[in-house]
Amino acid sequence: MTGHTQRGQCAKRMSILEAAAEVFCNQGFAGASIDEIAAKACVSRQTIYNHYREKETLFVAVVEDVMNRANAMLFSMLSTFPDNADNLEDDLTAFVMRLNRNCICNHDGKFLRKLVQMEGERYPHLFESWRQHGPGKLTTALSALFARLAHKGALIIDDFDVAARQFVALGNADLQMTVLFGGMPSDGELEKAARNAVRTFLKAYGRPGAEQASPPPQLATVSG
Amino acid sequence: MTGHTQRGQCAKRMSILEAAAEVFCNQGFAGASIDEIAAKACVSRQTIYNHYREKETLFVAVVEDVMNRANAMLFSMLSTFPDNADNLEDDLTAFVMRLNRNCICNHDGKFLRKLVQMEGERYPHLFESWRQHGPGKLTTALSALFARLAHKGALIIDDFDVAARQFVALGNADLQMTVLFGGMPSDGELEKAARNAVRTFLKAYGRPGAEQASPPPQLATVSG
DNA sequence: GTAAAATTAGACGCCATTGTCTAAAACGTC
DNA sequence: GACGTTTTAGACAATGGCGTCTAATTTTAC
Repeated sequence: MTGHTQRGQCAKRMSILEAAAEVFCNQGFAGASIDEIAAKACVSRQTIYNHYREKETLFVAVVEDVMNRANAMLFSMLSTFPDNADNLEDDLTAFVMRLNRNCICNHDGKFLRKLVQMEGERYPHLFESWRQHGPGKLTTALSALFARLAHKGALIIDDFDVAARQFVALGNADLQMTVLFGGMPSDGELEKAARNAVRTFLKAYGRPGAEQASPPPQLATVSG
Repeated sequence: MTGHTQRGQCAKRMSILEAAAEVFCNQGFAGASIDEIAAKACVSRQTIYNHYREKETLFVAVVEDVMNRANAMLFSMLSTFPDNADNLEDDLTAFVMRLNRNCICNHDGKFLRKLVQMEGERYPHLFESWRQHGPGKLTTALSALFARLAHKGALIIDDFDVAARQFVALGNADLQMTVLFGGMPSDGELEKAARNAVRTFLKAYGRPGAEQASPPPQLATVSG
């Protein structure tokens, strides 16, 4: 606790948090066993109780940790918006692909949605925090982006917030089942889903006569 | 067990199933206590073990029961499709409203989604069954509907399955948070969400020049 | 009214888990 | 190499839930 030992503790702490996240996510709070977490973390049970007073403390620490990572990821995501409207369809498609890959379908994203749904009633602030920092920030940023693009004349939108929510919904339309239960979709699935979403979005909100009949360029390698 | 007594058992069974559904949904399988279920059902614990061999048996019975109700509701829902394209926007809006009210935001719908996400890994057939009988049947029926409407020239769609998934996604776009955690949205919210969804859907897939500029008619009373 | 079936309350054994405690071992630092 | 800290393995009591059993009571069928 003197500061010198924090690096040593850090490895254990992260190991515990990682294992606990997995067990909590699979078994829920009630079903998760401290012994199982300790075993998965290759750590003695006492060490867990040493770092976190009780099961509840560990749980909120896990949620906080995952939420911090997810927030950072979303933040870095939102700083890569397309700003010029030259290749709007391709840019939006690439954005949807990365959003789905790095925020929706990834480990942390699924963990948070599952946890929020499982334990949201028991921890209301967990739900609120997730909603504000996750979907809230995303739709706010998208709304601002669409306002800029509409101002430039690249999109025709009456309600930016509605358009933002619909954009997100369309982006997930083809992945609902994969997101709910499966693992990470393949690159092909991700691209197809993004293309379908953006195409429909632009048919609804794009400037008429701006449809791009260009052949689909190489997008499959966009990963980060 | 002789058949004569089934009516008497029926009341207890339903009471148990109802209480168990609530407790399982709130606490998850591991966190649910038989005693709590018995208390909520105003039934002795032994009666539960009399009807259902063990906790697991009760759980699958609960899921089966809710799923049967939800399937029946969806089936009755799918038999009320708009068939003529005269008032397509209003008809689709009314359909989305009823779908959201009776299948998505209602008690059974939220129960199933929550249970599937909580216990889907432990009971893979639960997830599969829900997927096929719920979202699967819905998108299949919508796809067929859109094919008919496209054949009539009322819609212009290249991929009916994609359009069906997008239609469902748009229908939920404004309700994601409510659906995930809150209760039943108000009539106003339901109508606004449905209007937004159908308007965007028709902007993307509607016959050009068929936009209805008519003032919104009375739809708020459509309930069942 | 009577007999059979169902329900109840409560006690019980069993097991898993939580959280504490202790003594030994490993680790890092000087 | 010595010392303080951290970690470990295991024992431990306490708790709570599951599933069983029994004896009494209620409901149902005829």
